[in-house]
Amino acid sequence: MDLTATRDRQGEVRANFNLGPMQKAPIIASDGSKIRAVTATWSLIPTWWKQDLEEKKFSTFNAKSETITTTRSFNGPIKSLRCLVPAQAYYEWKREGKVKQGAFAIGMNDQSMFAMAGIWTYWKGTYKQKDWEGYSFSILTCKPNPLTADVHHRMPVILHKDTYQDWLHAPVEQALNLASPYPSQNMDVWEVDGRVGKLSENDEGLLAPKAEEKPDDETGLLL
DNA sequence: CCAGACGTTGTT
DNA sequence: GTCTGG
DNA sequence: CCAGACGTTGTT
DNA sequence: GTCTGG
Repeated sequence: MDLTATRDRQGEVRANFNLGPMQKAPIIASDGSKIRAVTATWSLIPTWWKQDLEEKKFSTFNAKSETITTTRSFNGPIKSLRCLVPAQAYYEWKREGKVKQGAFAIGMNDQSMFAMAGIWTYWKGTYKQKDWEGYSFSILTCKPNPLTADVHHRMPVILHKDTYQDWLHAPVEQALNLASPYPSQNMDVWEVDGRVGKLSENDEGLLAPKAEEKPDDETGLLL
């Protein structure tokens, strides 16, 4: 990400191959003027939330870019609490109706890191009766590009490097102009092992292309 | 006005 | 905190 | 979204 | 089958 560390954070940030909602990830957050890298929980907690976190039943891990300025959970943070969510890939499940057709990883065709557009809050309260405080975030979504549309009818908003500053600092209207499908020609989709469906599975093999089923005569087994 | 919800994905 | 529904 | 639980009485 | 947790 071409970031320069301002403090020694060695050991605090490491690769995560299977992040799910309510888990923590590093983000680059702007408060409208200054930015900082922080660890944040994936699922934005509205600052006005007063009950125990366990009572929050509605989903806030994604935010539709088309309606973000008018939804009550997001219309505050979108004004000036925007962030970058770094990743090498994201996963989607493909399905035809109710029939599952496998898990896919989606990323850049050169496997480089990219940044998804997000919003964040800082919240203090309780989770399961115990004190809880920290940062949280949502990832914006938009219509898919032709490549990813084959797998899923939404995709995360991915930002071009030359738009990072505008996403973090520009007025809302200008920032939201950046919420469009990232070009197909820069991206790649590949099938991966269904293990990604279990958050307990977390190793670099999850990102590898799924091994093809071999015909019996190539397995090397004596039948 | 007050009370109650506050969301996405995908599914029907 | 702010919007929607009644 | 997927994975995993889904319950009560009474006990520690 | 449907809800909850992650």
